[in-house]
Amino acid sequence: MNASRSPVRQSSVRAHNLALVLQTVANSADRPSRAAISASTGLTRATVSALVDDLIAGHLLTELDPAPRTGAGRPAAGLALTPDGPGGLGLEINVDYLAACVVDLTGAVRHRFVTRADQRLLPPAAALAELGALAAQAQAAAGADGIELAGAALAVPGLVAADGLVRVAPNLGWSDVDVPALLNLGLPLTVDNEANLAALGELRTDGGPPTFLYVSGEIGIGAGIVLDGELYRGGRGWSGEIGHVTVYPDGRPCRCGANGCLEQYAGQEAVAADPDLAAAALGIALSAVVNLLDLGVIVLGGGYAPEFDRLRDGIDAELSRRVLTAGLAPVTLRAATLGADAAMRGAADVVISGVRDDPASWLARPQAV
Amino acid sequence: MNASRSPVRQSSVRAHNLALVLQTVANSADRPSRAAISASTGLTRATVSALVDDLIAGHLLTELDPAPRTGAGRPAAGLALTPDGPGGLGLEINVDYLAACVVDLTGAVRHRFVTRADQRLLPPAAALAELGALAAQAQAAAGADGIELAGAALAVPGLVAADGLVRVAPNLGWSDVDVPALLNLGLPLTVDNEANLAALGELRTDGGPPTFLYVSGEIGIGAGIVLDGELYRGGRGWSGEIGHVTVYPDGRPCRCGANGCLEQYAGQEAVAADPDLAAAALGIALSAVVNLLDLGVIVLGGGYAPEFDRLRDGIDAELSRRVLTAGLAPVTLRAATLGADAAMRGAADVVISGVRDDPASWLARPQAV
DNA sequence: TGGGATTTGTTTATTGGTTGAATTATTTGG
DNA sequence: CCAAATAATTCAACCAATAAACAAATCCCA
Repeated sequence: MNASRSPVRQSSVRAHNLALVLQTVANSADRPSRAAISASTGLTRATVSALVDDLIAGHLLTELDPAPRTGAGRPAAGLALTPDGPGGLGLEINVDYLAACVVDLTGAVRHRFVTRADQRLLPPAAALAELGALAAQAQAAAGADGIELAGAALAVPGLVAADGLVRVAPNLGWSDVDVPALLNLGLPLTVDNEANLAALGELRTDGGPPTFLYVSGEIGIGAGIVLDGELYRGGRGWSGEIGHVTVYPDGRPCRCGANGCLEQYAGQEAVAADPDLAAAALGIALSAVVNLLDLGVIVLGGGYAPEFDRLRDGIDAELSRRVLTAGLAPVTLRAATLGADAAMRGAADVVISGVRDDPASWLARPQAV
Repeated sequence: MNASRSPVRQSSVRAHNLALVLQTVANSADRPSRAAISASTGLTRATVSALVDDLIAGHLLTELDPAPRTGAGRPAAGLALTPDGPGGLGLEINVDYLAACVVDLTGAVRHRFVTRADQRLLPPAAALAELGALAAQAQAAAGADGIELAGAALAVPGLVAADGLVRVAPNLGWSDVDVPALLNLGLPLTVDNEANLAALGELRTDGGPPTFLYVSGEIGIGAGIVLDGELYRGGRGWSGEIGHVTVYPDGRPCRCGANGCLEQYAGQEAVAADPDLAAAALGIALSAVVNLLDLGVIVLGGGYAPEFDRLRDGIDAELSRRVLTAGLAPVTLRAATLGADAAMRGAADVVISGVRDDPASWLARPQAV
């Protein structure tokens, strides 16, 4: 049961069940009727009706004319997420580009803006001002579509503390940048690591497995760990630093000060120079992850995705040799499906997930106007 | 909010709040009054009173005469967990001993039985029959104390599937042993890995940190990963196999078929032969864990605990060199406090945690007699 | 063409559980 | 000995889900 620390009142019951209904619709391939929701959740039809009424009134669900027909009986009214309800603003800042996108409640990307420019040449405040301008464009486009943005999330290639402070972003040359103070969009802003958000982006696609490791190979190597459908951020939010897992204890010196870090053998340059070496090193590090966390699926993203075919066999060889349970259950290796947009998409998804996981708070929000 | 998949009805509210009250008492250093519980949980005094009445009627809480006095006003009635309510039966089978213990709801060990004998010489059924006899002794002792056992949990040094099937226990020479079929105690039985349960045992002591790694160094090396107060078992329940994390890719061959596994450099024999080598290897593997999971605390248990002073510096040296965030936040290394009983204690704790986390189910149990 | 069968969705009385305010109980302090 | 203070209980009100009856809309078959 895992009782959390907070008391439950009747209104929490309603909040929970609102979320349950909304998510049932979201996870449904077709357009479920109230009766279908009732059957799949275990709530009464009467209760579902009442909850659906609230969700429709709050512009989270819409009724669609006729759902696909079946046998006899009164025809059902199909329910679906509204495309013109709340939306999420996804932002990304990386070494050579800035990006912003607007995703609606259904998960569709409605607008997408990218600016290519080397961010390493700018001080953080200037880079964030650029990003703010891009975000303003996106906000205007969302407004024109009748989408009310529920919040924004920003993907950063670095270590981020819980309050949005970027402690280090080596490839941007940032340290201790207080992003929320420098980037005021008039929206709640979440800041998180790029690999973490990309992992969440992957999670949302194709209803992938709820437990996997997403590995992003850019200049540095980061990983997002998704356990049971939830991102694991670690005690201080700094999990997933697979790039500095030791592969060869006395190997090449790394810019972090240690020797033999994965990054030195499977970073972007290393992959280009010697894919076999990179695959072996990745295989060794990933074996450690699987031995520790018992993950059944590993998703290669970022710069690894286009190189997937060249890396696959080399990684698999090490996995099958070094993973203790390889004989009992296989480890599936696959390429990311979202490409370069993964982190930005994941960022926007975080925002809309917030609404989908807690519609009651959204419905009770202090209304503008 | 993380809405789970199940609907919430009013009775769930009560179940949740019962658990909340019980845990508030359990986590309280002193003996809280109803009013104190009301203040710390946010529930009304009226509600707390009603919940406490149920818990007292169900023999989970008792009223103690006078709580420590303060200023004016009607004196409070102190509440505490009952020592004669439900209890947990903790069991352990290991290479050279069998053990059983009875722990009451307050967490106190009420009875403890150990039999020393080499279990590798026996077929699994015979070993489990021995254990059953020990368990029967413990059950009798519990009954004499008026403790009704809520269940049993068994710690095994091997990989355990969700249904209690022991897939492999190399040091016992077991494979595919269906423990629940061979060990019928007339109680619900949980089977889990020894390191996992030992980690839970450590968690319960001294209100330790809710996120840490417990490393158990016996003949093999296992680890229990506790994240936010919950044991992380992995997708299939096989997490924590740190013994087969690669430390030296081309190093000593391991019985698992790979080369350079940690077990070959930091197993019991290796520690005895060369503590410095063991510490370095442990440090390398633990650095990988911290880089991946961002854990702030590592607890060394099992055979490592007595060697802690000899190992500490060597491990720390590698950690500070190889953990990326070592400069931002320290990693604390400490020895386990529970000694050889950790796994058995953890097993019993699992049972009583079950009651503390969901008292409503316990109160609604089909009553004997 | 029309009436049952069938399924969807809504209405209504009931129930379970928390809340808030008033009430009772028991102490300290002046 | 009475007022102030704190603890715990009682009781009417409220909120949300339930169960069961009812209304709506279609299919199917005679």
